Amino acid sequence: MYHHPEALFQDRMIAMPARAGETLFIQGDPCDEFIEIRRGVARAVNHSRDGNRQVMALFFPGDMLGLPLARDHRYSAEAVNDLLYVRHSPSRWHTLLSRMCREENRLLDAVWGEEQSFLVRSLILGRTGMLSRMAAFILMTAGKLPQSDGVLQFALPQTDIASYLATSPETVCRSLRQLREYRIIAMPRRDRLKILAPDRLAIIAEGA
Amino acid sequence: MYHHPEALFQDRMIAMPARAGETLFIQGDPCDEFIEIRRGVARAVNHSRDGNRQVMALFFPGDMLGLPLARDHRYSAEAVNDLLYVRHSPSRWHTLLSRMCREENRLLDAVWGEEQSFLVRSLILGRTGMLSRMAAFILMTAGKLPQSDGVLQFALPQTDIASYLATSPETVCRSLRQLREYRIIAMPRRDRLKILAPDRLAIIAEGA
DNA sequence: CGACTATTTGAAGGGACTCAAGGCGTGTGG
DNA sequence: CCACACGCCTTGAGTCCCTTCAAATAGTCG
Repeated sequence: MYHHPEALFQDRMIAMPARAGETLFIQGDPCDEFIEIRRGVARAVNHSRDGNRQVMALFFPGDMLGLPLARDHRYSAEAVNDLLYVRHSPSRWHTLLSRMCREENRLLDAVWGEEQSFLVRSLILGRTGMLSRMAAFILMTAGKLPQSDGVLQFALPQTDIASYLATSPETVCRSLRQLREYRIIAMPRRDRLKILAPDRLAIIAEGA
Repeated sequence: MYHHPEALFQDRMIAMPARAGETLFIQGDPCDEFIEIRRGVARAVNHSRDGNRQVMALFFPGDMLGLPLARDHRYSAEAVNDLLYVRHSPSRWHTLLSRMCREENRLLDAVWGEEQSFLVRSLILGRTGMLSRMAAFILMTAGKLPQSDGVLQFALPQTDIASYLATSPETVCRSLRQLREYRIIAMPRRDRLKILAPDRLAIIAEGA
């Protein structure tokens, strides 16, 4: 099982704030630094040459993104909502590299964590039926978003969810409504979500 | 730009053969070894607990898969058609790790290459319209599959393409037929594909 | 040659997209 | 404090694309 790589960094760096929509780094820029999310949600946005824009992945507290696997960033990173993050310098990357010669799996955990964020979307998009995708999406976020009393802080704009699920905002809205009518989830507020029937949600995610 | 990491291995290991459909490693098994494709195509298959089966990625000559980023393999690897491959041992992985302390980007290239194979699917599935996805798929394979006189050796079962594109085999067949009728591609044989109008294919892939 | 699998084609049905309009929420400025 | 503007969410109607089921054909391997 994958563990969040927070333990990679013994020293506590000062977290920086970012407002919703703010850009953390831009696709095509050299990988000078990578980012660790402390609070809030960030999105990886891919811009094709033809102007196509896709939300490729979402990153939650504890996640790291922009790891210098290649020379340039393959996507832009933007804040989905207000967030706190740490900007790690390349010198820290080299520290990790040299440490990995002794404890090899630390860095690999971090790399794997980033890769996994992208794989999840591929798995979700592979499911047929938008309700199934939405259920899988909620189950994924449920393990990542902060919650109190079983109520998720679901502060994700539906436009972002739509781009992530490769659908339209209208369909996202209708899918959520359907899950509410089925009494599988409840949304006391726009940015609050409570899973009422996890078992039925899982069944729908599996395509039934 | 990403370079195929063949140069990672100075010594030439003896390539092993595998028949179409053969399993190279199984999801859940420990990452004892990883694989380099020399000839043919391999697929990464993810089996969900509910029996859902998805082709997550395709790997072509020069690609490596099953890198021990995590402890266990996250997908099964199977031969799409008859192929030649090299099974690398964990000791080779450790050699790469120690070498990376001096030349860091060699290993990262390999890791990035595997990750990119998965990202491509996510990008393709994010497009709307099956014709657009199919066009993007052909353009992707065109840079990976061997060709002679501009004719691709397109020896991919349509069932695999269907699973990769998250659609049905019938739709795959119909999409290919449509591209043939448009004179954008030609298929002199079932397993041969020639791109007649790359520009129009790119336009369709971009969603027009 | 025969069994089996993969591909092709047709028809019917439903789900998702698009376009359009209205409601809700937030933040800003008077 | 209120009014307004703006963006986001919600809902409806129509259309088209894709899926599903079914059947026929082509290809492959013994």
